[in-house]
Amino acid sequence: MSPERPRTNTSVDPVGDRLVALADDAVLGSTGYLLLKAGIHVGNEIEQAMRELGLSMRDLLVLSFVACLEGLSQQELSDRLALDPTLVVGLVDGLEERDLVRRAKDPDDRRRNMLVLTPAGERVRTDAIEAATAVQEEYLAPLTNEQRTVLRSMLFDVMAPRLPWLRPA
Amino acid sequence: MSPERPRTNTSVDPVGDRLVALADDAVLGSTGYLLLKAGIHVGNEIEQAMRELGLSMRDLLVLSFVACLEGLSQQELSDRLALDPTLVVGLVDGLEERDLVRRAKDPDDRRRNMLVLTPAGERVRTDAIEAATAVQEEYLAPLTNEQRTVLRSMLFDVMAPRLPWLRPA
DNA sequence: TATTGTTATACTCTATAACTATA
DNA sequence: TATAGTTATAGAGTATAACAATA
Repeated sequence: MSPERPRTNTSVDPVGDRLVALADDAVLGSTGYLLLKAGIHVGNEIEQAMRELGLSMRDLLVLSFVACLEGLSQQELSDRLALDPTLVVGLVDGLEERDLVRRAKDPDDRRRNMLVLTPAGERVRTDAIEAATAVQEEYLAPLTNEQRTVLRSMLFDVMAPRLPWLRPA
Repeated sequence: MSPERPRTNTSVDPVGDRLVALADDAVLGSTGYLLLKAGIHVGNEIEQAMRELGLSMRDLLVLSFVACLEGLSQQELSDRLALDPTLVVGLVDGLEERDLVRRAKDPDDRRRNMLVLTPAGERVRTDAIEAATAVQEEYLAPLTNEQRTVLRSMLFDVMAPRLPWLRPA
């Protein structure tokens, strides 16, 4: 198979053997481990794509939640991001400095900051969605459209009991 | 649908509406984001299961790679774990102190540490595999066996071009 | 008295640089 | 001269504690 690899004194193919061995390992070849690695990889690639837009992946998630949930507070955002509230402060700070998000005091409870997208924020979000979608297109290229639908559906089924951050307010 | 939820003055179902809105978002409802979150979740659960055995998930990965790859060096292990070599030092230190892994000087290149499992390491690995497998069983419970096979296969296809750490030595 | 948001600080995790020993 | 492993240190990222404003 591999012409440049010299034959050893063993009768089996060490390359093929070891590959099979690793992929068949109860841990390294498990669905859970593959899921973990896939998540890390796709996350890294989205992160990189966002960096080219001057954003982080977290920035994109903030823009997404703020766009989808009217009157979202930082507290609720921290729940949905599964991120410490003190980290949300910095995230919103950065987006507000770039005029992508605005903090508006909730008139019904003046402790809360109601987060809203600015027009510039809407535009950046559109670009970011396009970039993130392109990354995923390429990432899932080995699958047919039908397979991607099946994959997404299965992930939904698996995650359904663990999706509180996607639940309504 | 939800009997305990009182009707509001809007004609639409706000709960269902906002859930659909989030799940339909191009980012928050995307396969990539679900993949990311699924990976994080399953990783956290495996980490917790390992903690009950006095291990980390990384410890399990080290045990797995050492068990599968004869004469594995720390350098190669760091590649396969996608972890800095200086971090591998600490990982192997910890496992060696607990007598689960042994460093043996490679006679052909005395700079290299050949890593091998001790009998105790084999036993602990067996227990850890059992625990990690149980976590995944429960995690994938919403899927049929057939669906799990399909999921694993699709993840393999997607990850195939990005699986150097599962390749032979 | 409790909660939202904020700041300052401490802690954890990781990477960088420099060293030893082998090659 | 280059590489495997190690150590010490600096840096990034995160969480904890304490505070002000509001309920």
